[in-house]
Amino acid sequence: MKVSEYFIFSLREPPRDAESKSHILMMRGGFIKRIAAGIYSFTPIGFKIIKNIEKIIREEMERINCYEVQLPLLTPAELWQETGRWDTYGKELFRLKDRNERNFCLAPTHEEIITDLVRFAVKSWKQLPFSLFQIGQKYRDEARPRFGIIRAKEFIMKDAYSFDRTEEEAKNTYKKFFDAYCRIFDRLKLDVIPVEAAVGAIGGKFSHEFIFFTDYGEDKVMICNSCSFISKKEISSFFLDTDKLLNEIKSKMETIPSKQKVYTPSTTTVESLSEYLKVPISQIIKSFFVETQSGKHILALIRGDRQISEDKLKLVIKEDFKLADEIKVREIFGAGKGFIGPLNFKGRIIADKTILTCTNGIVGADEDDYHFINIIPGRDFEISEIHDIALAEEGDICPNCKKGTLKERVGLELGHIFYLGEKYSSPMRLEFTDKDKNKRYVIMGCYGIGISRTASAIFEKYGEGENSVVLPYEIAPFKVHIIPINTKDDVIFSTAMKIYSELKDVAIIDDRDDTSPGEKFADCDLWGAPIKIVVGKLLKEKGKVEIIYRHERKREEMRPEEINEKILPYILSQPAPKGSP
RNA sequence: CGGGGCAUAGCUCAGGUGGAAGAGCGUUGGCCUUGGGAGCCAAAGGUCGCCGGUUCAAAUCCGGCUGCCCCGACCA
Repeated sequence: MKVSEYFIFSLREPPRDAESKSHILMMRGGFIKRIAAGIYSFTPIGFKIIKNIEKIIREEMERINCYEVQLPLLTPAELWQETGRWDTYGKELFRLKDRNERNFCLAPTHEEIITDLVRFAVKSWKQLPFSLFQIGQKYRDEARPRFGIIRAKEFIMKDAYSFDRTEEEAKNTYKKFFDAYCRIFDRLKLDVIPVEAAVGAIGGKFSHEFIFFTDYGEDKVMICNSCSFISKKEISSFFLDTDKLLNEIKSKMETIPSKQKVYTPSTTTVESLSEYLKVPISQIIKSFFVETQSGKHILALIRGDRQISEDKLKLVIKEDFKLADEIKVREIFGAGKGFIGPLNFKGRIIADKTILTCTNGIVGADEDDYHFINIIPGRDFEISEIHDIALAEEGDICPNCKKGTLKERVGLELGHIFYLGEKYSSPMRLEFTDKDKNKRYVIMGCYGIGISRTASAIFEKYGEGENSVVLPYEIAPFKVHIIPINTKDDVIFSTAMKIYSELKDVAIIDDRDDTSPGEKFADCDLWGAPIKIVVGKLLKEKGKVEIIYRHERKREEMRPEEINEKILPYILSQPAPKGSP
């Protein structure tokens, strides 16, 4: 490509509305252009990056016999009502009506659409298993789009869906995708780690997120500093020796004086209570009263300095829930939030194991402005259910090796795979007849990669400050960037053009004759080619040109006629870029 | 959805006690120059986000709105 004939540009200064490294670099290099919050256009070089990522993904999907389809973005409400997601997906779903007032939405994901396609055709066990994928836009009305295309309202995604006959078969398929994902991120030259994750709105039985660690991430992960344990923060467990704690409690039953009601006016938060009573927050037992989707009431107890993980609590309760409102709390406990406790509650109590350290605890007295002190769990109230529902914190003991401590890191979720089971095939009646003439639901899985987000991740990793990025060979829009220093010098320019004609398929040449060398170098840094060829004074002095391998920070002098035989094989060998974050 | 910030030329930003709209870069034409966004001359380029109010007079003061960015909540 010749710069003079191409649509390509750069920004001299970082744009006002960009802050993260990838966003700044993608804007400055002219890869993307914002059109509204979370909505971007891709320029020719920006789109080349997307297509290069897609190429890798397509090859790896084909390798596991996953076939490409194209599903509509505009989808009728009826399909979403079949699974209930029309109501449960909430504000994130972009809803619209056609001229006949019929409801539609822009698809945020495609489980319903693909299930609709497959159920139309699949009837027999002989047609299974198989899997399908597509690459295309997704729409989510994000409350807060962020960091350029890292979190956008419209984004590009690869989503795949698998259809199996048995759980065992489906688990094998899941493993195949898991391995394919590892290969994909490997080829993308990104350090991405599979992490066990909560299933969220997609649902299903289990899932893995593929996390890329970076400063501008939005996902929190807990990692052990001594073993290989790693987990999403919201579902991460941590080690507490409950047996030991229970024994300690027994030994204190006699020594701690009996419970005593104390006046604690207006102490509706653990902080204010701890200050008023001059005791550590960790001595307080917090009570959360929740109402489940099916209308059950459950009291969850946790130590004052800890937070409940809603995802972990959900795993215990096995259904959705919300915090009960003030009216309900008053109806059941006769006191407001902040003054309720487990002493008189007759329903199900789920205690987090952290409260076992509260051997001289404090709980609400079920009476406004009063708490009880000298509370021992198991003595003053029954603890029939001890679970792990607390959010893990940095410094907690690793639940796996029980030796290391957990550290928190932020990352970006680039991929997410789900074992769905019958979550969609059952409500949408995707059935097949097995060998024994029994009707069965197809076992499904789904597998996503955020392609535009992955592009951002590459800029986060390979960006160097605000002025330069060196892209991996398989990703870069151009592998070689040729700079003739002086286009008006016939020898220099014709030599540069000759080199360009030999490398045409992988190269861009900056043939602009009105542009200073400094500007060409600056643009070269921003446009990301891993190899830079400079044709200038060295040609006059020694008859040579300069090759700069930007990843390796290596410089070589070469006669122009050597280039073809040396550079192309070098590019084809796709050397692994140096450095890791 | 809560909190904070910003909005003036294509871009990055000054200005502001109310009284003729500014710079740098970019663009166009001319010259000069060719190893890190170089220099000189000339020119074009604006509804100072929108609506309303105060005033003889508003980019500037007041009220409302919108958009964008950041923190948080939310979120495959």
